[in-house]
Amino acid sequence: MNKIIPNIGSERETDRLMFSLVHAAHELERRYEEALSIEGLTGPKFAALSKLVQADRPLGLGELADELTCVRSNITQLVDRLEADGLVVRTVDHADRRTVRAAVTEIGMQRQIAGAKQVEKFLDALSKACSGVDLEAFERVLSCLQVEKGGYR
Amino acid sequence: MNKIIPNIGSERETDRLMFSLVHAAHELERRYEEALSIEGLTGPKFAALSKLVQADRPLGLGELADELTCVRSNITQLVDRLEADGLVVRTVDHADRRTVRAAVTEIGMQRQIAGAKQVEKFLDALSKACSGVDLEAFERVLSCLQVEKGGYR
DNA sequence: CCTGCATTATTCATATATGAATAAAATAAT
DNA sequence: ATTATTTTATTCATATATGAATAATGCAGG
Repeated sequence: MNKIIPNIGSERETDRLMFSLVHAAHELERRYEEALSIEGLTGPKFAALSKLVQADRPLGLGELADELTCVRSNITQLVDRLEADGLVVRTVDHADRRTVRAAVTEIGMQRQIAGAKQVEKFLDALSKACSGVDLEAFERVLSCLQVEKGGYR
Repeated sequence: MNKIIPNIGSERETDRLMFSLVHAAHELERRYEEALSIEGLTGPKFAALSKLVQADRPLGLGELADELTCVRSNITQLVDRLEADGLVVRTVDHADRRTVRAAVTEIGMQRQIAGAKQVEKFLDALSKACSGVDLEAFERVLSCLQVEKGGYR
């Protein structure tokens, strides 16, 4: 997604709310990526590894694209990079010779665990900072923005 | 920024809060870009145009990079595309022959106005949906996340 | 069995982002 | 004044994202 959203000198409180929300999200994403970079991972790489580890079987690239809600060509490239890193290998599907599956390697598995630890640490810190926050109020704000709630799988 | 953030099957409320916040921000950005696309603009293109119109003078590419908080090479490319669209032109600075300035064209000015109208419309709709929302509570959530408040200029 | 349609992944073109290396020009230091 | 440093933009390599076009395979209907 694009980083650049200018503040169009708006006056309304709700406009500032939107800018603040987007800004906060970018800041969180930045820290999340920062945490993963300790283990030489990026957000997309970790996401793909995590899906593969969770699935506990080689996933077809189409499946992976669906899981990560992005287009297939994106996954082709991501798996190229993961393969170059030695974290996954492409395997053929003998039942359907069109499908290519991504299988996580031993190193990939270890790397996913290491990444998850960093994410855990990051979330722990966030959790501590947020103890006692009014989550109900936050949910109300999100629902006002008409963004689907719980859109994450 | 990267779109892919997997939900690591976390249980804590605060983790879900973070995922929801990031998800909400992406959704807002998506709609913002959608609004701009009506006028053939993208977020970054509109942001650059807006800065140039606000400044009311040709800006050096370095200045523009600072304003949009991104690296210079990014602006080089963005101005390439804006120039290809006929929305800005590069001008030389006779005082300092290193600096290249981006000057918004007549078409660029009109396009910025058209884009701003779409953004306005988008924000209006959002504002209506948010009438009566507890902004105080929202600010408290953001401060818990230890994200700088009002970080937008 | 072929033929046409659907599905799979890849390639290509493009947009956005970063950062390192480079080139050109201005400025500071000796 | 010449040298060294800083500042400017660009180029290059890379990562991430999209979508259109392509190629290979599978499948359904005749």
